[in-house]
Amino acid sequence: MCGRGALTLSGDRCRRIAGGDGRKTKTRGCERLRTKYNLGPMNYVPVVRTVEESAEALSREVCAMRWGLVPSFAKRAEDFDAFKGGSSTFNARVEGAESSNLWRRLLDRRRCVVLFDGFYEWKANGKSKTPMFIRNRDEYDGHTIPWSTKTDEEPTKMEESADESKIDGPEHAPLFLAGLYDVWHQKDGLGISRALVLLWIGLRKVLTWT
DNA sequence: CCAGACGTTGTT
DNA sequence: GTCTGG
DNA sequence: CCAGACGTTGTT
DNA sequence: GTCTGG
Repeated sequence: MCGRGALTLSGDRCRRIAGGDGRKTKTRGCERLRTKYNLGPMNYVPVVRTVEESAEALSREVCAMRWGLVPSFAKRAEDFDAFKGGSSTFNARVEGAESSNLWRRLLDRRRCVVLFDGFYEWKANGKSKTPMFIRNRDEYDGHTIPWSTKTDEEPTKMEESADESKIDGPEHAPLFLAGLYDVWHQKDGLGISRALVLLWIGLRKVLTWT
């Protein structure tokens, strides 16, 4: 599926979209986000995830992660870089995720929501291909990712800042894409990098995951 | 037992 | 980390 | 997944 | 055309 995206969202705007309580939702590394209309694997993308402060205290975080998952057990990052002969890990099929050694271990506690303005699908026209941009049709109405996992709960809105949130970003609503992430520690022990994969699944289920 | 994989898209 | 194949 | 490069000489 | 980099 998606191998290209568009991103204009700033870290601050992502934080408002992520919702929660402004005091609880932090950003991390969002200065690495760049406006791009042709965003691909290896670029930084905004990820909304839940952080366990303690057993009882959960907080929400918007974190810039690189697109393309490197599992924590990887010996070399290249082994999970499809463009260097490794496994292709910037997309995942949801149908088989539960029976995959690679994905299964991430399904419970490494879920996230990835924010994109939209993504491209390539339509074949005989010998050439034409990019079709896919995004939400509607304008952004201040909808935020809810805290509750209950599906029957009404979507929450940011009553006070709905107007403000339209100021510094695109008018249309962002896409909420389901993702899995992991944290990979380099063998030399110095660096830590995070990476994610997009997991293709319906929006309704994405929201229940948050 | 150890070694090696662990994935995706799109197609004649 | 965890499973499969040899 | 697409975009972009694709090279040489001669050197503190 | 083919490979690398993002």
